[in-house]
Amino acid sequence: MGKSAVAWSRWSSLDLDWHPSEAVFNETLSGGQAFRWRNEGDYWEGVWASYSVRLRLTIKGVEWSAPKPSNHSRLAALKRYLSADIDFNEITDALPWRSDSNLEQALKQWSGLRILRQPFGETLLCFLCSSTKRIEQISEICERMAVSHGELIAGGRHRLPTWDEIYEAGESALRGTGMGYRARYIWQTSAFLKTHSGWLEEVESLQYEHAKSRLVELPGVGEKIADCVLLFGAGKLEAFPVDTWILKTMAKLYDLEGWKPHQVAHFGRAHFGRFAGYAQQVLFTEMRRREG
DNA sequence: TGACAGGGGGTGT
DNA sequence: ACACCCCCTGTC
Repeated sequence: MGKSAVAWSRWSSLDLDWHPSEAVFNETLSGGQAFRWRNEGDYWEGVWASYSVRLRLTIKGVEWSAPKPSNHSRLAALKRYLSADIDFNEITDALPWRSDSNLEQALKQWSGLRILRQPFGETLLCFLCSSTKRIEQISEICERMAVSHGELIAGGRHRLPTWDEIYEAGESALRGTGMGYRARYIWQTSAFLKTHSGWLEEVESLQYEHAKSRLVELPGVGEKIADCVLLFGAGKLEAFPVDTWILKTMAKLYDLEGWKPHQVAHFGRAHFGRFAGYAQQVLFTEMRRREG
């Protein structure tokens, strides 16, 4: 049965105070927080957990559609995914933009950008695939992993495999999805999780510093990936992921030439405070817009 | 057009 | 510092 056979609900507006520009809307869905959104012309189609949803931006605001039969819990899940409980205007205001013109300009440019709240376990899985990869490549790996090892869900797409399914697939099958050396880390992580029931749930519930120190114990998870997982998959807005791009950007903007990633991360959290991750995301996005 | 070297949004040794 | 696996890029 093809995708065309699936019926989708009519478009309805989201019960969410979000009025992004097109650039901000696109950036939120495909700017490197999540890897399973596809642009289908006038709408985006995304998958997380066992949900498939379409979103589009109209003059009236953001609208959504889901495979029939739709139900209320899907909307609740979508709102959680979009961090509906977080007021990003409030967060913006709490950042030190009054004394930081770089930040002020980036915040103005990307006003309305949201930090997603994705399922913790699959955020970990996606970011384990991310080292030395570009966004498009990470998306392709995740898609192949879903098609090969994750179930078909309503709407015609596949969800990502669960950690149990990763374990059952085995390392060599994972390599078949083009993830290369990352397959070993991912399989080893699945084996760890198999023998540590409840580990993910516990780590997600911990405070930032504690959660991070636990995450970096996993094979293939260093500081950067741990911070991404906590920022985009656990709502820890103080997490400040430092990759080579943000390292260059921070060096340039804040005169931190020669600083190590760990030092820049420390600087970021000290300078931007408890919502450092949001500052990181807008600065990163603004830098990327300028560079190309 | 094809072959080939170089290197990537990171981590582990 | 360097390998790791894959794949994309620039270059000849």
